[in-house]
Amino acid sequence: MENFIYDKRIYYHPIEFAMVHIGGTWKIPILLALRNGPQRYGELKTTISHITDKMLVTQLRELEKKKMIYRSVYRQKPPKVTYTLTVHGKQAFAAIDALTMFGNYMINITEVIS
Amino acid sequence: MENFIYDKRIYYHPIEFAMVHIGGTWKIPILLALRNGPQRYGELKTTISHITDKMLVTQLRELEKKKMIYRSVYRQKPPKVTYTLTVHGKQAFAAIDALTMFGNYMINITEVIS
DNA sequence: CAGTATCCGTGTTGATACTG
DNA sequence: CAGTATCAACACGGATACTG
Repeated sequence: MENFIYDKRIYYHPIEFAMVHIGGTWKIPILLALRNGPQRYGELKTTISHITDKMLVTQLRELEKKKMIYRSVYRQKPPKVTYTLTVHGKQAFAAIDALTMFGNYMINITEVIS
Repeated sequence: MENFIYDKRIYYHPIEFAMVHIGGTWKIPILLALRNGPQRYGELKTTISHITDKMLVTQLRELEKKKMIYRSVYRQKPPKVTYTLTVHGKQAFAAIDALTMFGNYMINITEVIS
């Protein structure tokens, strides 16, 4: 392996491919919000307090396209939509947890204002 | 904790802080290149074949500033400079390895051209 | 409630050329 | 050998307003 192409882009390391799925500012917060079970769109907005609609929708669509989450629509009034982790999405947590631990380590050895 | 300030920026999750240290296109490849011991500038350029001088220097300086690596200058002609992982840099590998495993998992379940 | 639609700033990366 | 310097492109994210 090592060097492959996906969706017209070249990747040099598996990590680059991992980052396509959980990288960016919002994907990990969204996955973490869904960790304890499905959430509605509005609940996600509350949980991730500082996200805008545009960013939330964009990232949800990307996560869905990459099969990290799935979207369930309940045809009722008012509408209800929930988002749930797939098995692939759950696979990300080992990496997410390791990143969290490393982040905490760096916070502890750094001058940080809380 | 949860929500803190560093260098005039606000962070909402430890992972954001982790990504400041190992995020971007080049920091992880550099750290991996140094995993088996110090490397000279030129060796790094060979190991990470597709990196430009500008990117290599920029990322090396940032990693140095964040105490992930250190720079040793040998005053001789022609000049020799080596880069070595610090203890903090080595701490990143748990997360890097977890990311690699997740990346490989996603590659395996995805249509990828090798 | 759960989104769309636009417009725009700005940071990150890249290409290329040059140097103590 | 180990870098600097400049200029440019482009993706990412943010602000704001609107809607089935």
